[in-house]
Amino acid sequence: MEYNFKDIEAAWQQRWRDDKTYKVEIDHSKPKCYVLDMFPYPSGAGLHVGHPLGYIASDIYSRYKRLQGCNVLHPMGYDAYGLPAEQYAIQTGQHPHITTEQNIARYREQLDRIGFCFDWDREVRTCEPGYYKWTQWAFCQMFHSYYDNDLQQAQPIARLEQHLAAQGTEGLNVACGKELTITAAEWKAMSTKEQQQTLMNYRIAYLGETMVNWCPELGTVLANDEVINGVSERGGYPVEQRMMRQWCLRVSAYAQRLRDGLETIDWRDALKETQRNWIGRSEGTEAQFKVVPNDNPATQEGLEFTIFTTHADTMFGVTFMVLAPESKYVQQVVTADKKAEVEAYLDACKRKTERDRQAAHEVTGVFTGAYAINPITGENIPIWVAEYVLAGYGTGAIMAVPAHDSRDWAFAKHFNLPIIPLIEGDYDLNEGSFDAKEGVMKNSANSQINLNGLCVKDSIAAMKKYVTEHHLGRVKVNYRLRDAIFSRQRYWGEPFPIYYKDGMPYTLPEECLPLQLPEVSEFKPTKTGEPPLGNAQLWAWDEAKKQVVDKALIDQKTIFPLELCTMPGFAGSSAYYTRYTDPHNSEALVSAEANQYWDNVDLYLGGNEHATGHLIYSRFWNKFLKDIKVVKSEEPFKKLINQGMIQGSSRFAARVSGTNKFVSADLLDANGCYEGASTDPIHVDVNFVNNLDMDVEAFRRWRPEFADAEVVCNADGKFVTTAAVEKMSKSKYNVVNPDDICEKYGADTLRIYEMFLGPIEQSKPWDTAGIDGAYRFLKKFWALYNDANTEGNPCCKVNDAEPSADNLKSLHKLIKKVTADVEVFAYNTAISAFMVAVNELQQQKCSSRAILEQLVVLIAPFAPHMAEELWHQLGHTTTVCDAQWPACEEKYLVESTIKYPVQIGGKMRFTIDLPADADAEAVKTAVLAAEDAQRWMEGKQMVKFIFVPKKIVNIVVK
RNA sequence: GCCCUGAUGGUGGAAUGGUAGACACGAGGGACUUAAAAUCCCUUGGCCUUUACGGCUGUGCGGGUUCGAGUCCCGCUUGGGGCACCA
Repeated sequence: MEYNFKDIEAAWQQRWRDDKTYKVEIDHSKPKCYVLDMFPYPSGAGLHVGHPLGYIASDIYSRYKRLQGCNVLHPMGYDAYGLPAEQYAIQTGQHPHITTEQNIARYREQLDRIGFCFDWDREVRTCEPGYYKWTQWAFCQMFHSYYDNDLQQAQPIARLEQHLAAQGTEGLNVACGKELTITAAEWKAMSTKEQQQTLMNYRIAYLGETMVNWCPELGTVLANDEVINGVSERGGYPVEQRMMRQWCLRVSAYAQRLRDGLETIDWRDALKETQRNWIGRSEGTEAQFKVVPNDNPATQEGLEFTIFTTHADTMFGVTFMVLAPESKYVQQVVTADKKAEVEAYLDACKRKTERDRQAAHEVTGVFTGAYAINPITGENIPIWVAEYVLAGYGTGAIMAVPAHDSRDWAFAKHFNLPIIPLIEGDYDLNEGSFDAKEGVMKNSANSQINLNGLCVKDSIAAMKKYVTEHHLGRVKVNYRLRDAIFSRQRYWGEPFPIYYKDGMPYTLPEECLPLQLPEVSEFKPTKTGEPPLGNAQLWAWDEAKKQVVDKALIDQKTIFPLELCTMPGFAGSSAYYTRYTDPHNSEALVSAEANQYWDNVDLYLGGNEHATGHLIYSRFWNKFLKDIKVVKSEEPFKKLINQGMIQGSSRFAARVSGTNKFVSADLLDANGCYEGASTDPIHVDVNFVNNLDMDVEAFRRWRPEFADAEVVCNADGKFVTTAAVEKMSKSKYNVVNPDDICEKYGADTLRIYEMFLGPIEQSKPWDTAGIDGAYRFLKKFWALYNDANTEGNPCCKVNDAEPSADNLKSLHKLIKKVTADVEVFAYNTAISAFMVAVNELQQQKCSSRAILEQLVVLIAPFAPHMAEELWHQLGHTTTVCDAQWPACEEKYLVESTIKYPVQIGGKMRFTIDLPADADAEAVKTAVLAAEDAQRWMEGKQMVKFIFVPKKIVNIVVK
């Protein structure tokens, strides 16, 4: 029987669906294993061959773990909310719900063809009310929580209210927007609204007036990770900075835990490093600088401001101070005669977009006319305003040490400010600063403290101690990680379960969730600039009846407006992994029982592009869920693998410039010219190019303008194209659709080939040409069991013959290699081992059931359809998924003789055959014989030999 | 600028410090076939001599450690990624 992959794959996919072969339930008799893929955003373009790479890898692992006796949870779902569906809706008027449904259906069809072992009963979609109920629920929990720095944990906001009522802010160590000082009496005297405003300073989900990335083109704000080089990640539109009142998540409160958690998880170091960079912990000192009183009234009251520095050791070298343009201190220190000049500068800064500010690294700034006192030297130093100091980091004010900081140096040079060297060494301060991380201090002593002669590290410590003891400042840790901006002025996202009473937000009662996304007449923002939900008529909250009502009724006493923004993309994707463990639970995000059993993700696979977005938010969200005792683990993803990108391999046909004449590439000269005329490379669709040879007829059919093109082929009648590796994309005509591959070669071949391409983490170009090797392998594999000429005689080549020693050796060698490789996701080398083993067994004419049955189990994770079919042909009624992964028995691997290569004098080599159980003594004896031979041949003397177990005996000649 | 990563044939890629190039593609040659497809066999890093189961050279470049380095150390060149007026 021939290997008819089409029938086999269709039949088994049907059978798996009918029997729910991959449905899993809690089973305490088996160890659990949770294998997860990052769920896709179902775009209109469908899947290309790059998308399934990670899914195939995780599928192999899932199947392998199941064969090893684990209860494997391997779910799939859709990240269905997002901008593209909404942009499409604005352009076409099609409801995003409809396009999303269509895209999901298409994705599902494509995924099903590849034969994944997903438990589809657990599918989640972020846009479904039953799912986003829990996204909203989590948001409410965050709203009603604050972060206690002493406990390092989120706590119910009621506990904070008690504390404020009992002792005000005294003894409070919590994450907050501003450090407030309130007495218990003051708290009690506040109105409800004032109390609510105060609490907003502490909530984990809070409404904050912050500097945001505003993208006018998209009409929404964006999170930091959605902005790349000053333009939006989606669409590449310009982004500007704006003060806006927005929902934020206090991710920064978790900065230290997010950083510490990295130590406990099995991720690539590079990825952990990326997250550490993003979190950006820096340990330093906050120090107060007093302002010298001038004609500004604020300075009369002994005004001082705080700066942050990681180099407290350089305080002797501070020759000026710099404030960020947005700093509130600017207005307080500026002198009357400088006011106009400073105002003009602030104005100019405001007008610049974030992009301009990032791009132009020119030195700008203006003197405020004010002076501060260096607390160490007691000297008066000028206070400047400059945009190189960022308002959002530290305190928005710095002490400038031009000798040892390149930015301060550039500023000092530009404005002619003094530069004092503090570190011994041979450097020229006219050339640039000396940004030393080590060295010995000089010029750093007064009657109170002497740093001279100390190294940088010690002097930082000494200065910290001095500053703390003299109440000049305190030791402080700063993080680059900012709070996540959580509002989007868009339609296609989760609505906030929030209504506004007296201008303050309140959450909907828990039993009223989900708050469903309303229908709108228009997906665009309203004319008054409100987000699209402003177009919804049924969008007000009746507090008494606890239901959504018409917004025309808002004047009534119990009816209030609902929030008009929706949540960002990462809201729905932050806790989906835990929802999969209990997807149909309407009482809770996840039951204690399900979380207890399934716990966190053992293996998570996905692209690298989520390193600073999803993977930070998700970890944050999980930590919060742990704090409120919904999940038990601190980290959501124990092991993570980033699959590499599959790049496209584009093909180009040379076209004579300005004509419709195409010339085979091998006819061009070195300059790419044909008969003296220059040519241009034109992208052609890779799907009708075999290796480099283009199918000219298909090319003509491809696009009407090429139907009559003049095509010049080479002497063999072939048209040769050129190739280049590029990103796989429609516009480059290098997209390969997995459906086409399944059609032509089958899903098993696609799976094998994708894994055979190379290490899973590496990016590599897709070239369909190589797929023949994978296809041939499967045909050979099939032929071990089936004779192509014997129709309707399943597994005719398999019998009950005793396996030979060679058979056993080939099989067990394979078991050992494949098991080891799958454990470390080295699927490419595992498949190579299969190819070798199949060739060996074929040569051995192996027909022993004992061997071939185990071989089927081994291939099952890689080529599940074929494995099922062969397993069935071998007479099994159960699915191969429930077979047992074979164990390697070392006894079959023992060689009867071992070849010991012996290298003498660097070049001369001998091979010594020895019994497998030869010990070091036997080897030495053999080596002595080799020495004799060598002496006889060259008359040189042996002086030394080394015995390396198992491998090689090396002899040195002197 | 700082921090990660990688660099091996025509191509994708193998090699616990131990015979570099497994496995596969492509290419060349051959067998079978009326022919094609399919299948099978041989050759295939480069360069010399081909009398050989021969010699030389070879893992981005330059040093070093070692009996022995693609692998470890130091210094470069270069591709990819992250962070970036973060004090």
